[in-house]
Amino acid sequence: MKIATFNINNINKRLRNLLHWLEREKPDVVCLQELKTEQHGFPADSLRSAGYEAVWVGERSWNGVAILAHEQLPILTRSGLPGDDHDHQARYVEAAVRGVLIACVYLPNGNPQPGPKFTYKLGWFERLIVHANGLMTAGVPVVLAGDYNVVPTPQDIYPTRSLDKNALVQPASREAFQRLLNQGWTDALRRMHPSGPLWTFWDYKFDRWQANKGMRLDHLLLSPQLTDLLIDADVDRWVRGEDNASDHAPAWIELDSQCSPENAGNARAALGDFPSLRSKRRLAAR
DNA sequence: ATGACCGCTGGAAGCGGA
Repeated sequence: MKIATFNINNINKRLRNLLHWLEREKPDVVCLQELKTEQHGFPADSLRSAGYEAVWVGERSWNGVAILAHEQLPILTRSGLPGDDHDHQARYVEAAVRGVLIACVYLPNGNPQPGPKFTYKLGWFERLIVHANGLMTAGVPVVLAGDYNVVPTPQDIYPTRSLDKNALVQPASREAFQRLLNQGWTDALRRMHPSGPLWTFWDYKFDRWQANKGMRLDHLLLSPQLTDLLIDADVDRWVRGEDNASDHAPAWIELDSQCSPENAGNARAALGDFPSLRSKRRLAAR
């Protein structure tokens, strides 16, 4: 079961890029960020023609998140991050696919720093940490995938001092990411590639792609039930080199066949103690 | 590095992104 995350940077502007990647790499599940379309503008029909069903949360102009699943309808479990009824930015969607709970996150960028945007970023992160702790405690297989807008360590960015004040590399941002990991999540890309560059983003400016000066901002975090099933993980760098590319490339993981369609029953059994999912599945089955 | 990008809104420049 291949699960990917991709900041698409406008799904309609880059629909051809997205469809080309889906056709070539055939991920089973895809988390998308920065749709930059309202709810009714999501290209559900084009994706269905390509074999993907979807759940999504749109927003005019900015943000927007989606979960795609190949030949499966994701079972929506949440369309927003709990903890602040006044926050209406479309940055979180969660769904069950083939017995795995998929959380698609788009953390605020936080620049300029310091300032209200950085405060919002850190507050959003705290809400994510609280919610993720609940998912961890529930004991179900979970993947937290998305654009975290955090460079976790100095080895996750090309050598430079020019970004020392950037929100992406601040100690407070990194500390929050580490605190999330400390709940027991596994950073899947780093597990498979313990050292060296693993860029998922290259700035449009300053020929950063041509110079291969990037950073690692997109992460897939695994709950303990899934860590032993991890058999591969990487970044589809070729996508960044295409015409009309997003400034991010897709990052992905491959989980062992225990979570494949053929053996979905095993993973479903692991979801048995999660009442909200059980009831949603019953509803979906009617 | 006071940076040369890209897309959105609105219909010009300014904002957001990272």
